[in-house]
Amino acid sequence: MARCSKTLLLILGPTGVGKTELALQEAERYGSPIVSCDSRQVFRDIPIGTAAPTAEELARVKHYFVGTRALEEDYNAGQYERDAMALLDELYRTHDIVVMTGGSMLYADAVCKGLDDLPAVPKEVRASVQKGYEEAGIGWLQAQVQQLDPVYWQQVDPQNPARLMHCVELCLTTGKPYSSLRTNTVKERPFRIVKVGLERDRAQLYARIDERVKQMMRDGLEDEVKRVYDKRNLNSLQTVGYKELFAYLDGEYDLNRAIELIQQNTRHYAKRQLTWFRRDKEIYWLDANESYEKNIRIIDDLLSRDGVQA
RNA sequence: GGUGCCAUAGCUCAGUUGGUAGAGCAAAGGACUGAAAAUCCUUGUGUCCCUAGUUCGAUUCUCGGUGGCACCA
Repeated sequence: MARCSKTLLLILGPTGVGKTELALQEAERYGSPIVSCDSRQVFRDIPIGTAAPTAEELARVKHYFVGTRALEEDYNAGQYERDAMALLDELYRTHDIVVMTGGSMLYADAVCKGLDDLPAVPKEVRASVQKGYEEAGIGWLQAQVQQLDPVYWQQVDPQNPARLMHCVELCLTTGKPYSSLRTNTVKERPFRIVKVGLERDRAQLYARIDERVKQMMRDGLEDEVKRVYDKRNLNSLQTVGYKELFAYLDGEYDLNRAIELIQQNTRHYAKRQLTWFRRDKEIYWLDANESYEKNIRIIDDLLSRDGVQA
């Protein structure tokens, strides 16, 4: 296979492993900006709870997709794919290597493999499906999917309302079965992708997560949450760290309990990320306890290879 | 010091009229192509505190010990 001159260095890993610092070092090394791949850090006004890059980090390297969207905006993986592909096209005019990092698994896949082209769901359609589910329960959703898309009904997890709703929304929007819109193809990308994953011992990862949550509290997470309290129903705020503190502010439990829940839910999130990444055989795993020098040398090696994977 | 109660899964506890045990939470594993930090599924063997006794058989009953709690001195 011919060598492709343009490369995307994608740094993955569960929340709290230490992706940020490695990405900064790589970006500085290659004179690349950092393209964030994070469904929550894209939003403005919630930097503490989403562990967004700090002012100093942002000053070190130019970042994209960090704090660029208002909380009210409906953002999703499909939009991210379009935004990221347009940006990369632009960046590759002046760079050979671009560093991308973040923990949003579906967003990373959207860039690496592409999502199917689906139309936007009109607000009214979403509202009516939502209403049907709330009033008639999951049985109603199941019946809708069985009727509108028997093929998808055979594949979908029938207990998962999010999946069922998505299917119903698209069937109603397009007049076609959702399954007919799913092509199951991987899009060709005009650049080579090198995926690197950072991993560390589970107990150590969890200890770091617990500590990071405490640090967020010291950094003023509670105030940050209070400032967006009125917007609590927005999708952008259905996020670990916010939903627990909203509940605390509502008097559902005390602050210590809220902190424990944030730590626990962050651990659960990290575990889901690990499950997802484990399935991706293209990821080359690095030990986060190794020195940056050593890991950077390994990455250099991966980057210098021809497009064919090891 | 005396009396009573308790000791079972990582935690909180239930239970076995004597046939080696099960819930919640925690935890682990998994699914997932537009809400993805979302959403959903699966998974419970542990010297039933230790010793001795009764018994075909003890985690369960009895004696003693250890630890905890409560009350009385």
